[in-house]
Amino acid sequence: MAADSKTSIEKALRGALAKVAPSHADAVIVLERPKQAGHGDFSSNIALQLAKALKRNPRELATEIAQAVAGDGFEPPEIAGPGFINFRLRAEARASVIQRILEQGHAYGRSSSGKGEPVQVEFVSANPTGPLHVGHGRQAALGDAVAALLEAQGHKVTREFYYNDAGAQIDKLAWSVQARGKGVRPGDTAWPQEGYAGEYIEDIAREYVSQGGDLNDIEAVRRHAVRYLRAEQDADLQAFGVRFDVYYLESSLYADGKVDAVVKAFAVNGKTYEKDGALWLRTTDYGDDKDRVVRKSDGTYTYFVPDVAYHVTKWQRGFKRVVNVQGTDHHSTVTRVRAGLQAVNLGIPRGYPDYVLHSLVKVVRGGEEVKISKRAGSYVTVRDLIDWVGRDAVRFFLVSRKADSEFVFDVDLARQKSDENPVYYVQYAHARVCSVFAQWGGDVARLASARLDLLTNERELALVRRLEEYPELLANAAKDAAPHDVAFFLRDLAAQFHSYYNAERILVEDGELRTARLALCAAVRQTLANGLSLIGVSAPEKM
RNA sequence: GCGCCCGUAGCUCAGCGGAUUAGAGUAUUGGCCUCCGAAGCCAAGGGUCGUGGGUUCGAAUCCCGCCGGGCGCGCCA
Repeated sequence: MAADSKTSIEKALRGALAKVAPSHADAVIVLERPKQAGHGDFSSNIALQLAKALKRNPRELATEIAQAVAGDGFEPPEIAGPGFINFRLRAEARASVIQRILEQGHAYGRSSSGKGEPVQVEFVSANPTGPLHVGHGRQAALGDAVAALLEAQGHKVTREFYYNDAGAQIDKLAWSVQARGKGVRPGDTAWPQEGYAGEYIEDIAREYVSQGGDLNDIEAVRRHAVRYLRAEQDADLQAFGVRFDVYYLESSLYADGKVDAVVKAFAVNGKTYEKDGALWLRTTDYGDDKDRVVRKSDGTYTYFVPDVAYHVTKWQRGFKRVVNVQGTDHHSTVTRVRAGLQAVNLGIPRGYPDYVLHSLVKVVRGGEEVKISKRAGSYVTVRDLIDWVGRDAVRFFLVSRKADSEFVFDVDLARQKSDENPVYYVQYAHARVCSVFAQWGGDVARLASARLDLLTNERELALVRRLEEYPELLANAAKDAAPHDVAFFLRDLAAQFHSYYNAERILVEDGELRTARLALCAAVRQTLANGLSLIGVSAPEKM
């Protein structure tokens, strides 16, 4: 019964439309969830949409449609405002979601609509030249959550980390370590140009020397430094609860000839020309505001060529959908990479790949911006944040704003174990339900057969309504690559639960009503746990 | 100068493939602990949705101008 009340209403509405307005029987029906409880569980503005085309008064049209609607599980629809048709579910149809949640458990809210199609999410992709900074942290939190959302929709997701292990930045790193090992300090005349000045450089040099490394062997210094920093980044990511399936090395693109192949494809397709001793690509043919250099006059390629080659491999590896998570400071590469992918002429779609661009993170502590850390020098690291406020708070906070808004990370707020701190508020709701069950001591599995029709008060029905929204919310969040939707949902669900908990004496009453209420609590707990796991935050039983 | 993004309650932010009275948290104020976790709950006040036009029966939402902020505009990555 009412396995999905939304589709059954949609169907009923479609049927009514066929009778009342056969010429528009295939119109797009959008069922909204009204913000106001007084407007029912679902609302359609179809009459308003069609009124113009049919040259009818929208309210009259709405009335006719409403009268033609036939179906069960909901009350006869009401007309409101300029011509909205509002639907109200019958109590038993609403509460049936609880049963579904308890039966499906961890699977509640998940869907198989992705049909196992492979999707790749590339994120972090930090070069091994220093510890991960807070921007990488935002990418890690966002990217992992986007990946989890896509998995929840039935996609086969590959989490990928791409890094440059061979370019000019790595040279600078090696020179910096070498110099530091020889006692040169940043600012000395012998210090390399644009060298890395953080304290970690000294750590690397010290470890290298203590292991008997030769500071004059710059290749060995480079290998050691890269290995050291990769290990450190991995440790940070692990502490953050993020794992990658593939680490892709830029150097392998050169080794495999993929970079040369891209340049050749550009030329074969007539998209290049020589000027000032360099080779240029006509990216302006694909919407870029100027053409870009492919091969510099010194014979080496610009970074953008391996970037294109890398994305070609994504396509060739079978990823029809790719989401790249990057900072907005790299947004100019979006047009360029897409242009390059068109220029190789392999049938890659124009908008490939998708991007989630996030604004920068500002860390505030004690009312002042924190700009430096001892270890990294000029920036705050992911490790700093985890040490200060804990993994759960970092992940929840970094995911709780839409990606393109600037984020002020308030360390003091994230540390607070109080109502002001959203992550604790949500986790606390979960712990509270666990506590109720611990005191009750009964068998949660048996709650699935509770008499859910006994749940009739306003708070209960509102809570049930919220729970029912969850699958749809996840589908939209996955489509939009917008994990902040999940964070907001959890905040709202927690708030409603706290309100309910405070108002009803769940264990005090006895009998079937108590069982039904416990079933509701169990469904809330399950949904909270499901949502938190998607954004990489734990759901504690005690706090 | 050009391109992209942002400007919603004192503060931090949702909403922006138009639609019923613009939402949350926090802060402020006033209530609620003999009673399943007060790390909580209830209530009140607080917004001409940066600004000026336009499209529409209807605009925070779409279009144009302006103001303010961020980022990017290399034969750097």
